[in-house]
Amino acid sequence: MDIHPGAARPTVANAEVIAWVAKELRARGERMTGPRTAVLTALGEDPGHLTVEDVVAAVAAVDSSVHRSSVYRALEALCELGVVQHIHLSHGTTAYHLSSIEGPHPHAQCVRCGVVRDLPPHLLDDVAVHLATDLRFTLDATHVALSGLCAACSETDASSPETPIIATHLH
Amino acid sequence: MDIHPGAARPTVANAEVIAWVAKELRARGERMTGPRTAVLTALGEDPGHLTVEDVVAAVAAVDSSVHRSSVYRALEALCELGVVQHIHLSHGTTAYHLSSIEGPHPHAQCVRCGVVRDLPPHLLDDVAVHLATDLRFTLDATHVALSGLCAACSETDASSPETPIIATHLH
DNA sequence: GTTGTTGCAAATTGTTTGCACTGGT
DNA sequence: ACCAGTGCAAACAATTTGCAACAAC
Repeated sequence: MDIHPGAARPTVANAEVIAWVAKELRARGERMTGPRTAVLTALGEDPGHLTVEDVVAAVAAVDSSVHRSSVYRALEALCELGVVQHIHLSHGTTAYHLSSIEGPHPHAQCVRCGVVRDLPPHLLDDVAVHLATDLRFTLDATHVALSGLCAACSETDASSPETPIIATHLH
Repeated sequence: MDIHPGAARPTVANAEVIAWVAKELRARGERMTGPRTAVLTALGEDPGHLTVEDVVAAVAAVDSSVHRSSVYRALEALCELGVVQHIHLSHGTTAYHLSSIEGPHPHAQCVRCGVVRDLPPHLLDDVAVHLATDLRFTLDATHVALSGLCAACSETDASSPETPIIATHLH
């Protein structure tokens, strides 16, 4: 899969992140382990939004003994900690990325090619206010990716025979 | 599952819809069948947003010989036709509803209880314009449900031990 | 030495597909 | 009578879970 956006995310020194996470985990009576380090490294090396599949692949490239289920559990633990965030994509898959320094922000995914990109942090603020005042609904704009067509895909003839790059993200 | 919103959707005479769909299908060389009628009836009788599971249950209540896979295929065919629309929910499930007369509109789902509600049709118009002009991203606001906390759930003590009504909609 | 984590395999959940047969038209 | 659509069982994909062995503290 290839959900990597062109957008650059500031690469924080990975060792630093790992050290901080290790400390934080120990403070909670939990432990820093091989799989967790590998997952953090994988996420740190790619500025994009990775599916579990991506992470499994990246981790396997370094240490093939790490099992899929450990990747799931590591991601869960790291989300719990707050260093990693997840976004729900259209087809039920979930993408993960290190919590960026700029703070939480919404995402958009292209229905055709599946690319996920970051959106400006305050894009949905007005909408959130409307929802809160009118409907008493508290919006979490960062949690689910907005859906639509990216620039590249909308330039392609829309009526052309569907040529999905990522079949699983279409419907 | 229980994704039914309080919102009322105008109930169109079901027989009318079925007749129209039958005609439309025949015009395309396709056919009106038992399972398709049952699915339409199920969707017509419930103003809410039904998961496949809901539809299967509703259909089974009338005709237990209808198979799950037929429900999936019927829903797909009816979406293709345009009488039925689908929304992607947070956890990878998909909800279906008859295309409402008011036209397409965005949806919001509560992360805690899973309820899906309709949102005002033009809620995201400004956002769509921003995305189009600034990022050349063509938003499809109706396709994925926004995520957040509904009124009822935000009144509940947020820090209370999580009491998910719908486990599969949480994470 | 504890006990939180892992690897593995098996169970779950949600959806799709191949195929012989049925039932709309 | 034709062939789109169905029922079924089996395949698939993504994720979760029980458990014995392991390793971080």
